[in-house]
Amino acid sequence: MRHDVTDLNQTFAALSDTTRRAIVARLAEGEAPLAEVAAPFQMSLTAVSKHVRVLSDAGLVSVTKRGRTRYCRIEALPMRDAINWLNDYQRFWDTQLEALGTLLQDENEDD
Amino acid sequence: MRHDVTDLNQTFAALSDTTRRAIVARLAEGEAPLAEVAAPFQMSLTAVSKHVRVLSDAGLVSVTKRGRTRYCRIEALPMRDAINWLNDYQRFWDTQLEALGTLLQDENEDD
DNA sequence: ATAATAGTAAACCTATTGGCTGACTATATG
DNA sequence: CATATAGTCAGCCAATAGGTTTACTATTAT
Repeated sequence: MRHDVTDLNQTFAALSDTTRRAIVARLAEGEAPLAEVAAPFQMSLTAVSKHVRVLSDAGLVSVTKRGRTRYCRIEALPMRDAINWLNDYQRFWDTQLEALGTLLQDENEDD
Repeated sequence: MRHDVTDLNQTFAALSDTTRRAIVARLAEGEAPLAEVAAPFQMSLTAVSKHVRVLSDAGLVSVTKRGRTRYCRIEALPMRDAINWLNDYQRFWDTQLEALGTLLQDENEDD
C-alpha cells in the first residue's frame, strides 16, 4: 500500500465538499445502500453516485455489490494519512491559541 | 470567530494541492517573503501568488506588507478545525488497522 | 530622475467539478 | 414474461481551478 502526495490531494479534495463529508458522516453510522445514502439530499441519485465515486476513488469509501444493491462502507485509513500530515502543524495552533489566551488574560488583568 | 461547513470546504480544498501543502510546509519553518516562497517552484510568481491567495482566503496563511515585500505566515487554526472533523472517524482506522493486524497475525500463525 | 525589485491585476486558455437528463443494464418480484 | 427497483453511463452545461502572459503599481536603490 503506497501513499504519495497525489493520495493526499485526492483525500483532501474528496473532503472539501459538504455533501461528501455528510456522506462520510452517514456511513460512520454503518454500511448503507447507495439509495439510502442519497435519500437525505435534494440532488439526483446520479449526482450522489458521482460523489460516492469520488470518495471511493480517494479510498475513503468502498462499494460492494450484493444483488442489485451497492452497499457503501467507510474506509478511514486515508483520513489517518490526512491527520498525520496535519499533525505536523499542531504546534502552530497550540502557540497561537496560547498567545490568544495570554492576550485575553492581559485584557482582564484589571478585574 | 465563526466556523461553518464552508470554512471546512475551503480548508480541505486549500490543502488538496501539492504546491499549496509545500507552501504551508515552507512557512512552518518561518515567515517568508512571497518571492522566497515561490523560489522552489517552476511556475510563475503569479501562479504562486494565486496559491497563496487561496491559502489566505482559507485562513491558513496571513500576508503582511512591509515596504514592497509581502511576508507570508502560517495560520494553523483552520487546520485544527479540519483535524477536529477528522478525529470523529479515528475509531474506524483504529478498528480497521486492528482487523488488518489480526489478519496478518493469523497468516503467520504457522511459524 | 531613472531604473530595478516585489508583487498585483486582467485577460486568456484548458481541464475539472458538480449538477442535470435520458437511455441503458442488471436484478428482483408479481 | 412483464414490470419495478437499483444503479450506471453518456452527453450536456455553467462555474471553478490552475496555469500562462502582458501590463501595471508601489517601493527601494543608484
